[in-house]
Amino acid sequence: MKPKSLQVSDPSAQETAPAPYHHGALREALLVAAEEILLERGVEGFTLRNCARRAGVSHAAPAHHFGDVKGLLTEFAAIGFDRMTALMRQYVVTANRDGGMPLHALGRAYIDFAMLHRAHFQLMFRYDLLDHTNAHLSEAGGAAYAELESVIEAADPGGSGNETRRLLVWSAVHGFATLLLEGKLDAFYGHKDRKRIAQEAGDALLGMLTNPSQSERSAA
Amino acid sequence: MKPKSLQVSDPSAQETAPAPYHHGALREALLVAAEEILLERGVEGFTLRNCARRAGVSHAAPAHHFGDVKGLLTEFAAIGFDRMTALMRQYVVTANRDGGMPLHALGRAYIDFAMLHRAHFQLMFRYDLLDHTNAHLSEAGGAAYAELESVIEAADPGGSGNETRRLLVWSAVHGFATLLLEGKLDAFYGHKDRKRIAQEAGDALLGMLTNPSQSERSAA
DNA sequence: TGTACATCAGTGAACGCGCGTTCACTGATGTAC
DNA sequence: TGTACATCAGTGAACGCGCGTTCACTGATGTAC
Repeated sequence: MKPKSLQVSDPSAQETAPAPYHHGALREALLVAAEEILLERGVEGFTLRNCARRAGVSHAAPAHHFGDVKGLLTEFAAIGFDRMTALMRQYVVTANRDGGMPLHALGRAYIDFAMLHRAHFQLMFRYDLLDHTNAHLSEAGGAAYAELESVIEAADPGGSGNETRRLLVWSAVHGFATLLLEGKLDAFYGHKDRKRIAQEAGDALLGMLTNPSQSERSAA
Repeated sequence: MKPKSLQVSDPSAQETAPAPYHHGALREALLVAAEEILLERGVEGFTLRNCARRAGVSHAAPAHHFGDVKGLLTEFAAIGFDRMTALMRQYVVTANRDGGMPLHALGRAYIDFAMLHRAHFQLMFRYDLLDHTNAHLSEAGGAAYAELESVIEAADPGGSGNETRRLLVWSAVHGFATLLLEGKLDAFYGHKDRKRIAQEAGDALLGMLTNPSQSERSAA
């Protein structure tokens, strides 16, 4: 509708401008595409070619950034650990400031992370799909565990049951998140959506976990 | 070395006898082959053609027994739930008879099952790979959960925290088994093999889980 | 500021592969009469 | 006991597909002088 002579300087013409030869942020675009695919089709459905296609790039391009499939998935999982650690620290800091219970906050962060970054979470614990010689992955995984360790230790410095308590807390929140994401809890909380289950059942779980004697053997 | 005339009646000649046209127990053979493949290459590496190959049969044969890949994996997972339920019942019965703690026995059965039938266990909780309209699968899954429910209920009939306790116990043993099988605990118990971790760390976990007040806040 | 050159990030064609599914078929088994 | 027929459980060829990887290449960018 506009005169042709003006179209040259029309800003909307930018949209149809030929894509530049270099993507500019292909690495990030591939990681975003990977998350979409993982959410839509699961890990079985993930392929490098599809990932490249989504990022609008030829199928050979990802090799320049990640080497191969395993390289891409490993980086994806490592970023997941980074984010999880960040979320745990954030929740724990807030709890400490506001007089909340740090261990409860830590567990809540673990569950929230699984819900927020489902694709990352599920990949992070698939041993066979990741390259465990990758430095970023092992550092990120170690940092996440160290956070759990420090919160338990802070609650009871030198406590003799701390190793077992660490294992119990980790197992419980990990099991809960896993069962929830695999739909195993839907049948028992059928009337609620998954976010509410995560919230309500998660809080009940964390309550019993962080303050066990209180809810022990109470009659109906 | 033996005279040719004798080879006809030589029992060892049976080994090279032409395979009968009908397998006889192909269904079971395919399930055994599936377990081997799942253990060796994981779910990503499982294909119907490979499974048929292992069972010594043409690649189109499995369709007569399972329809398609999902059908086979679903049956495989359902059998897993059957075995898990059987193991839980066995352990609980023994505990009741010998004055043991039924809840502890239940958790021990869950962990032992995961170690004994790793391929089944991991598949049983992969929502996307199974056909959830399958009757055997849903019945078997329901029976396993009912066993957990009945043990918790028997410990404290009508207890107000039973729903949460059920969730906590399930989450904890499930999380522990999952983390163990994915190698996440190896780093922290590096000097032991996985069976010992399952045994020792598992017992510590179950101890704290089934008798929480005892190990609460004990100083070093 | 300009030029030469190295490096980087992308393209697209080609390869060989194993997959799931379909199909007409065949051999074996079970059953009705 | 024999025969006819239906059903079942297997075969093997064929199909089209998308995959990962490799390769020589090209266009863009960064840097040394």
